Amino acid sequence: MTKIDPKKVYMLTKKIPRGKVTTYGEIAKVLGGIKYSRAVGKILNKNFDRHVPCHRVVCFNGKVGGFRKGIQRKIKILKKEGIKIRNGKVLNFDKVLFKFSKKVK
DNA sequence: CTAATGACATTTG
DNA sequence: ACAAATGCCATTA
Repeated sequence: MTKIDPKKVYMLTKKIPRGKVTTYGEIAKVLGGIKYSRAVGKILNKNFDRHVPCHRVVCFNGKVGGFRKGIQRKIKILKKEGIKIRNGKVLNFDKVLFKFSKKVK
């Protein structure tokens, strides 16, 4: 099975420190390929758990992307975390962007 | 099983 | 810089 494990997605997402965000692409890369970005988003959308800070996951472009509960909700939380958002885009994206260790396998 | 859709990413115009 | 088109994976109808 070349499928990615939702568990892994949750694990990585949970590892995101407060005040930081990550992108689907990073997660996908860690999972095995940048192309998994879509799959990751889908998994989160279908299984998004409250224990997982899915609101800390945004697009590679710095855009918030989307949120099941409502994009505004996500933005509000992120702003509270210390992340500044303008017009649905994250400011200082490079500063708040958290990267995982691609190793491993 | 096939077709369509989606919380993305990248390239080109 | 923005818009449109293309590629990829997983899930649902």
